[in-house]
Amino acid sequence: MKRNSRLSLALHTLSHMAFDTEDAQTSADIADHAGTNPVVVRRVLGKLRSAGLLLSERGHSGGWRLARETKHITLADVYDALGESFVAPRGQTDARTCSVAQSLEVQVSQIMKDIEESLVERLSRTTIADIQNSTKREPSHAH
Amino acid sequence: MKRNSRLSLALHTLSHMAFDTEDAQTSADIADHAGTNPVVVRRVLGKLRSAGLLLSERGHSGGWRLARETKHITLADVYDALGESFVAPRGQTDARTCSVAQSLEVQVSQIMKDIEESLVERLSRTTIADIQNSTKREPSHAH
DNA sequence: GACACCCGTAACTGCTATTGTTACAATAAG
DNA sequence: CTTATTGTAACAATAGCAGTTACGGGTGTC
Repeated sequence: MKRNSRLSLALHTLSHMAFDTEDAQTSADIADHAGTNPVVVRRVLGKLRSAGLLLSERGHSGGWRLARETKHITLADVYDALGESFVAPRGQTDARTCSVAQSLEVQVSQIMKDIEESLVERLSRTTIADIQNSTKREPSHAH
Repeated sequence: MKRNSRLSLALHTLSHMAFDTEDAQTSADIADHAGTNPVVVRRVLGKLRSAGLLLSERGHSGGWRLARETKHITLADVYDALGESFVAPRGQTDARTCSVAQSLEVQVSQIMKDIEESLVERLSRTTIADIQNSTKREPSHAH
């Protein structure tokens, strides 16, 4: 795996978990299924749990399960849960250079915030359930 | 500077160059102004030049100037010029694990492509000129 | 109680992307 | 010829991230 794999892994896992909402799935199973490591899975899913999208249970026959139906989990929920920030740089904002630069800096970051907001709005329009349904609705998507 | 600074630097520079469209600006000036390095500037602006957004001249009294008006340069132009890909991972796509995983992988990446497309569409609606005007239109943006 | 199972986390490694920096050839103006 | 400036290559330093090992803390089964 490479870049942006957290979001990819999260979506992948959520979609897959919807196939079997009864049994809790272990991080080992999920990792095996997604071609990664159990710890990586726990790291990512832990954020989803903090955001209330998943539930986890420790101990024997523990594991992960959905906290609510996939049609009530939007991509924006996942995005927010992961704390990603695609367009706007996270942190910094140097306060040096000339005043023109500072003013521009403010304007540029404001624009980036706006763009990010639009992105989230777009993400909120797609649910995990939509991902599962996408092939059913459009069997041959490519060309 | 830290992450995603290329887009930030590009927008910053383009906006700033619009204030003085007559004189060519050197990468040293731009770098000084933006708080970075001339080579970094040339790397980023070079991509904008390849995309036809900027013109550069070598030699004495050379430098950089806008190839067209800022109101005809959209953020999508810049984004495309930089070859960035915020949501969709660039490259890879492992072909292992189970078939369910593969199918999901396809669906997830299709969704990400759609999201990216929406993002670009949104970016195409804002021009560099809009950035400059943003403070004039909304003097006190925050609170 | 002993044991097996599973999450939660810390710590460390290795890889990759990115920025910063130096150096130098190529080009253009005076 | 000298000076200014881009275009690149090469390299170092840094940061983020996936992968891995290790272990503590719960929780069910026997």
